[in-house]
Amino acid sequence: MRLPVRRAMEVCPVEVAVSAVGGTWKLTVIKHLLEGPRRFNELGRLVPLANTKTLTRQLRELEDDGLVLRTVYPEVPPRVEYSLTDLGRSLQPIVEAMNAWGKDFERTHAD
Amino acid sequence: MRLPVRRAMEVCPVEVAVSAVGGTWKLTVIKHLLEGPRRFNELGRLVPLANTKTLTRQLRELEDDGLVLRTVYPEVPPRVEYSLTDLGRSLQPIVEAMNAWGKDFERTHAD
DNA sequence: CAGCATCCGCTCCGATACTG
DNA sequence: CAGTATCGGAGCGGATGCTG
Repeated sequence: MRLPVRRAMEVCPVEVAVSAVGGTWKLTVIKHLLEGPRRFNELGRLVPLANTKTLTRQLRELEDDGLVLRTVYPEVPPRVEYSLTDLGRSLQPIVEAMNAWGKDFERTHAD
Repeated sequence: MRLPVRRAMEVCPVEVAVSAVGGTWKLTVIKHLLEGPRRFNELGRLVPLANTKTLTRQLRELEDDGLVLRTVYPEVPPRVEYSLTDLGRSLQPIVEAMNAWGKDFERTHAD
């Protein structure tokens, strides 16, 4: 995955968005960050199935794409906070649409 | 990838939606199917970067997930039409949100 | 605490060639 | 036309252990 944005543009705007938020856990992380800044292990607890390596990479990609801001506080023990940029916050409609669809799916396809 | 829906439910509704539409090209295919039924090669032309193998699998997964209906017409040459189910059509808000975001990204990050 | 390093299996994806 | 078969490579994702 992870189609370069430039190529995604040639295909469809939808794919541009997919290339930005398509990674595993990315949208869930963004959903939590919409509530406010979160620390690394805090996000790890909020997304229980993601291990540190995966979570780290997703966060780096989000950072590289300008959706997430990483702030390091030079303390001991170290503290790192992740927050959304304006561009990241602009994903809110997508997150809400997907959250609503997922909820509805759970309701209608309930066990 | 391709987290089972059951596990996705344990994490977040957002991940449920991701597990359904997270594959490459899937959302673009759905976007085109929102316009009406399309044949296999027709979709191939609409999503130029997808090869037949990948396109086939994505369509099969969408079919298995109940989002897409596959209709075979017993003719020569063969004709197969793909269309959206009600559940598939319910993805429209997601497609539109992502399409809008992608367009906006292209506009503000224009070359 | 917030990660990076390493190993490793697996899935995914692309290219090519072939079939009913 | 609408796929399937096969091969191959890349990258994701998990487990574990280590570091400033």
